[in-house]
Amino acid sequence: MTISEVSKRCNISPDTLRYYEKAGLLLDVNRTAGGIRDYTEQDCTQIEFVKCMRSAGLSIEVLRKYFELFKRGKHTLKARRDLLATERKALQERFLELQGTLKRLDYKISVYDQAIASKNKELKF
Amino acid sequence: MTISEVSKRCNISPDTLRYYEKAGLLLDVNRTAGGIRDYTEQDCTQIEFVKCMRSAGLSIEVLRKYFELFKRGKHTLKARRDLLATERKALQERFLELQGTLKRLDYKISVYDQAIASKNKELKF
DNA sequence: ATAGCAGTTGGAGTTAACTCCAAGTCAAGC
DNA sequence: GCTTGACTTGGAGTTAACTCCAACTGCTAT
Repeated sequence: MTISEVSKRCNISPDTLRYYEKAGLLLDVNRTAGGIRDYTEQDCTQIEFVKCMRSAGLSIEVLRKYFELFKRGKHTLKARRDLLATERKALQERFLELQGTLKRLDYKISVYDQAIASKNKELKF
Repeated sequence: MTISEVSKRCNISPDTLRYYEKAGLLLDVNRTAGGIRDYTEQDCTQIEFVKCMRSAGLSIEVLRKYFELFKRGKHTLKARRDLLATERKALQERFLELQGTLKRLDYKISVYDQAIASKNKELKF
């Protein structure tokens, strides 16, 4: 698969794909004789993983560390597990905070609806 | 309340508080005769709101628009309500995505635990 | 009245994560 | 063999959201 095919399929720009690779977020992408990237299914799975983690808020740096550990071989299994567990915990906290914020917004919107129903009575903010 | 008091109380740096004010995220903060900011309880409530929304991912720009509408008076009640509803919807989507990512991480961590238990069998990535 | 500290400003600097660009290479079709 | 279009690289530019800085002002305590 060429970079533009992966780009379309994963909805990530070619520039970003190259950027991720350079940053160490992809494990050795194959090249054709001419030096052109030739992505495998496995690469795509990994790219999807990176995309998912990035959009959940994991930093490039954390993902770089994860793949760096990966390259060091299986004696880093525990370290990788722990890295993921740490990120999971942070994510869980943001998740709960988000839940609270959603409730807060729901409440605020309901207050707005009441204010609008009551002849456009102004609110504090 | 002085800026440093609010800073401690809300755990936001004085620089950020001034930055927010300049960006239009705070409705007219009072000043002493000498030109020093004198925050009210109400200001703090608003700052807390901004902090909460910011950490949920609402942009400075969106919050600026919200407070700009506010300053225009009560004929913007509906517009403000709709702005909040739009952001709420986006938040909800991120919330659900995060939920999926949490599950994915849980699964991945469990796969790691199995791999470690099975004599450190290496994984795909 | 002077030292010292907290506050003020405008503007410059920083960071993360892209995003764009110029100059060059390569494979395919005419 | 030449054009065309997708690919390559290193490096510069961009954006959002702070964060820092220098120069200045103004209370407060000695």
